[in-house]
Amino acid sequence: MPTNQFSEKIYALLKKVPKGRVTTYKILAQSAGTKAYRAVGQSMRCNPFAPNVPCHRVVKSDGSIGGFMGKINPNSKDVKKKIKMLEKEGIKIKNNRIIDFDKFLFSNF
DNA sequence: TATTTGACCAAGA
DNA sequence: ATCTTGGCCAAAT
Repeated sequence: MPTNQFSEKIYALLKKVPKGRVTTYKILAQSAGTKAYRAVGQSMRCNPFAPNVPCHRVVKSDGSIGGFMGKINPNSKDVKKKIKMLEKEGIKIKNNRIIDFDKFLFSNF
């Protein structure tokens, strides 16, 4: 488990993201007052998983999906699962990219 | 204590 | 559009 202060902050913010919206590692870090985008991912890796923190709503800044459960390539079963979860919330994904990314992006922290 | 790594990012080529 | 490069900061080694 990563350091608590940092992770807890990230988790707290992430919990505010409504269903059907997504946010990015960058935004989470900035909202937490740091630039440690990468460290955000590390906190997710050790993830307290569902229902507490919806990690599947965290994607990369360019609208691509990113990783899930330590996997990075889109063909991984885990990442596909992440995609499916997002689609279930109403977000459309094509070729590992979110359609209308800016439309679904949640950044009002 | 020092280096390396990573669910990242932005800018270049 | 894809690939490389340098940078970022916390955690792991």
